[in-house]
Amino acid sequence: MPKPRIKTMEDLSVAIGVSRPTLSRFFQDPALVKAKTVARIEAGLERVEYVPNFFATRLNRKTTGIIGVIIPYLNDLFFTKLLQSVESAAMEAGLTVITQCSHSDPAIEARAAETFMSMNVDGALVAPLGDHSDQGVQMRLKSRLPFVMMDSRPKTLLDVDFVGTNHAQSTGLITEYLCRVGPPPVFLAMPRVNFNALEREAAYIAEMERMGFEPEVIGVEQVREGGYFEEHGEAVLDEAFGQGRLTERSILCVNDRVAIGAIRAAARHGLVPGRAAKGGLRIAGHDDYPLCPYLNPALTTVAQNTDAIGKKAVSRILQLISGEGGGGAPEVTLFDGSLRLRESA
Amino acid sequence: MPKPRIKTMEDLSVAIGVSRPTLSRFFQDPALVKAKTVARIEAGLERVEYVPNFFATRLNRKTTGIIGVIIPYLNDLFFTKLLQSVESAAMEAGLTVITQCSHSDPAIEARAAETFMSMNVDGALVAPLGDHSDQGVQMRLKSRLPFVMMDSRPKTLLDVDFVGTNHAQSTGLITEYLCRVGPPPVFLAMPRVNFNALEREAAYIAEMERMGFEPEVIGVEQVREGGYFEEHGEAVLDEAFGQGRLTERSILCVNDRVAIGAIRAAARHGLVPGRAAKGGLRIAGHDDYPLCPYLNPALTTVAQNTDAIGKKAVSRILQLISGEGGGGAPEVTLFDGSLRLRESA
DNA sequence: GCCAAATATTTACGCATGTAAAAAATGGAA
DNA sequence: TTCCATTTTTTACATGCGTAAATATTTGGC
Repeated sequence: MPKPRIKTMEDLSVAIGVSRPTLSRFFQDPALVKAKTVARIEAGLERVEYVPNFFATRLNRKTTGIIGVIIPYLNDLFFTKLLQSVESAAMEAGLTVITQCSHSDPAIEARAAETFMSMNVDGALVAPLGDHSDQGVQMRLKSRLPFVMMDSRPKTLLDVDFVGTNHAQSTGLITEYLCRVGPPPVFLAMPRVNFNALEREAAYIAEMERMGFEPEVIGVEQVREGGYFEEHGEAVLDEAFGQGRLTERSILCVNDRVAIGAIRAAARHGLVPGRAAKGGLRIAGHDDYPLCPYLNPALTTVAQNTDAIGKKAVSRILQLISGEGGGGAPEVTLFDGSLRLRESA
Repeated sequence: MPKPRIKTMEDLSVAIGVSRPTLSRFFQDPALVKAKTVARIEAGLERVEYVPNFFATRLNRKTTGIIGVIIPYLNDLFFTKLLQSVESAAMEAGLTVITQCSHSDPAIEARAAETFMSMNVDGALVAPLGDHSDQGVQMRLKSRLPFVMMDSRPKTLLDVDFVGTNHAQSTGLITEYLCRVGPPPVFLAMPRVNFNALEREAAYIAEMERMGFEPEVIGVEQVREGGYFEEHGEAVLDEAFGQGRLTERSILCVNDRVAIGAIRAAARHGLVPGRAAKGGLRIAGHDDYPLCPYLNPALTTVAQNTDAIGKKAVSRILQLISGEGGGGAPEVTLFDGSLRLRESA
């Protein structure tokens, strides 16, 4: 026996004998209504089916209670982890989050931004594409509403609230570690279009020079096909190993997905990277991709504190929304990475 | 020099000298307006900044152009692949998709369903939690709007439009393959709460019996902690290998994430599963998780046709929305799996 | 340059709810 | 019982746009 369906608050008002403005206040926050009336409304709601119209409620409020989140990829467990952290923090704060994935496409990213603006979201959290992303879009978002970037940001857009990882620290940390326990590492980079990749490369070089070693960067010229990091890592090292190069080196990969490809290349050449292996191949990554412990060998890496990044991004956007932090300069929060020593290096 | 910001269509109308109803039609579909007028409007839009209010436009349309999608996990590349397929198909059809992740929580799933109903979405696509998911929620959605389930469905909810994989075929296929090239496999299952896992287990048993072998299922009693399939696979096999069991068997894992854990357990015990290894350990999975080719050894598995599933789910929901397919019985579409022979089996 | 057809504007109302102000009802204390 | 304070109801208007009907304008063909 399905409950009778009621479409408007007006109809609900006559159905349960409570005035519409009171119902309106009830649905916004039951605490705004006397306990006895709340009980009466809830009893009525037991007998009929009604949900307030999402659009109508948001149309005329000063605040929509929505934050928009844009992430660049979906097929990357790093971003899904970050998204989970953001979503749980937002849910705790009572916000509705609308997530849009830009699928590596600046046009889709721009469209998502338009959507957010047309929805009057209270704020936007964006993890940009990280390379050729359309900065004009981000500028527009920033100028129109509370705006926080996550994970990476263009060097040309530094006056923005940002939450991410301190790559100088994190990459320095693992570079130092690799130097300490074996031969100084080469850096398996990416074609130079990704901001984070560039920051890590620079951090690697700086740390190597600080320790008096000669930095060596590989993998920047190859063209990335299909957007798969693993493919890039495997291709670069497959070629090197095939020529007998790098087989007894330490290799620091720009991120774990590249490292997964690197480990695969090693295996195909009969090489077993490992810190236990004296004088042999070592492979390390960056990010602490969730599958790292299950690789063979398990991948040594630096963990990004995705949970802290997500939480902080939400708390910062809440601050900006409330107007408390908007007056001063943009706030940049960088979390340190932490070593995850496993088997591969 | 930022463009002047215009908030309402009314204001835009006076600003660029075109009547509001004409503007309304323009924003719904420029083809509804004469080319010359379109040009005039677009020229005006160059000079001011305006985006139609998302809520106001949706409030009063007969169709919102939105479809709601619910997926159970975000940290699983299978679902993100499916979601990508759905999103691209929906985008092609000009739909806005709102995605909600239930994070393994029936309460969140229910809340997402409420949200969709309150948004008057044109239709809902849901990949249910797969086990203790609240079926009442799904019944309500189904009774209120075009509704298609993806990936898995409760045995008690069979009169629903569904798009997924033919697990009898897919699991039968790899079971048959494993029997053909080596010792008949044991089935590394899950605690018996997941519909797809159960279907695969049943398909394995059926195929084994058809071929005259004794089915053997392991891993059903262990408690799954933290929701990580990999952990489950590793734990079950770590125990078995530690006792010297199963080290020369074929092991068919209920899915690739479990297989990843299984391969890891093998490695920790110095075992190298492989089809090349005569008489030795073999490990196979199910789904064709994107990382399969990069594992060591590369994982032999059955691919689910996620792309076809996503596309079909969208086309079916469009059919239901247009009212063409609603009269008859629910449509169930099952796509075959296809073998991905790699190294591990 | 005229007429019919296509297109645009005007006018008016609807959508489901937020919100504010004034009036009425309720509840508890003296 | 009376009065004050709190809460609810009434009333009225606002939100930004969809939509339909009537009217006005433009357009193309001859």
